[in-house]
Amino acid sequence: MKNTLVVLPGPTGVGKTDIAIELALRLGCSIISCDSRQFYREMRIGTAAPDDEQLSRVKHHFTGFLSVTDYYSVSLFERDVLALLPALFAENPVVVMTGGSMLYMDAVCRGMDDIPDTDPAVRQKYLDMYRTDGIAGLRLALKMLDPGYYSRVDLRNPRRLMRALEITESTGRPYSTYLTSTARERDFRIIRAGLTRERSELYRRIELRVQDMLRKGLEEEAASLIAYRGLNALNTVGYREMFSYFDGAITREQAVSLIGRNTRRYARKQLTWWNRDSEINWFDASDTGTIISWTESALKL
RNA sequence: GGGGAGAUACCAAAGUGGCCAACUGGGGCAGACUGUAAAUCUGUUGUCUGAAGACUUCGUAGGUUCGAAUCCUGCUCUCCCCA
Repeated sequence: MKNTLVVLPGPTGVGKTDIAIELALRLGCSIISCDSRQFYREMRIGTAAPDDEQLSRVKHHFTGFLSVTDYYSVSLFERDVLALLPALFAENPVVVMTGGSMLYMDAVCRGMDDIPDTDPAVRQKYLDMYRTDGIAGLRLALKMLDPGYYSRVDLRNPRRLMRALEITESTGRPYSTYLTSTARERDFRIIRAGLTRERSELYRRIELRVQDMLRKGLEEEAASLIAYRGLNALNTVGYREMFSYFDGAITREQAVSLIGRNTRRYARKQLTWWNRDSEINWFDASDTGTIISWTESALKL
């Protein structure tokens, strides 16, 4: 059998963790977590990371391997996963990857273009420009530095503008010239089983999960991380809202309802992203049996 | 039984004679996205339509007016206070 990565994309709360574990046990393989927030060991409750019992059943990679203070990125993830896979395939020709981080998943499956690292000072420079001159300032700068990207980027999205500017200035080459929009060839097969549920059911599960997180101590976890709130890792649903509550800006009740709302929005955004991926075969996450049998037959092909 | 307040689109809620198919928020639906991505940003949401536009809406039945979600009357319902 050719080495195969079984990818299970799915919106937050759909039940990926359980299904991935069941599938991995069946296949006797380990799991690569593709969740950019479960990377951090300090953020277990709010990210619904697999618990110790689940971790003891199947070997998971890329969960809790970073501290919130560590720098990490999509391309590092791509690099690290590709570096790990040969060892995993040596044990078993199948590896399961699941998670909700769309871009990270695409990075592993299709690759990112090679773009040099940027100078943090340059990033700061454009952040300052945005603060002082607003979006108009960024647009003006980008129009001069990278007209090609300017003509097709979403000019209302400051993040995209700042990113392009920092690359262009740091490397001395227009950001758009790095973008090839061609997928990388992988030396393993990839099969994709998307996990979804009826929207109302998904939302119900999200609500229950928020309650569950609170029971498990989300508030305490967030409180313990408040010193790091400025870090990107903490710009995350569940933590942001708790920080607002600690600030006294909103009530605890409001924070809880905002966590629910923002989680639903995130789930929808995930589905939008994967919607355009025609290679995903979708399954109802409540039907684990079908998912397993489909995967097993796909592996035999 | 008496007095008062109110009934607006999926929900909440603004509007109180023409600028209203109706602010805003939620929810829904849809979209963008190449190292901050659980981030960041966008569109749409009465019906028909590609669009222009047409048509039907603001509890309900009438009325006033060139014109009504907005004014008047009856009715129905909801809430509050007094009994």
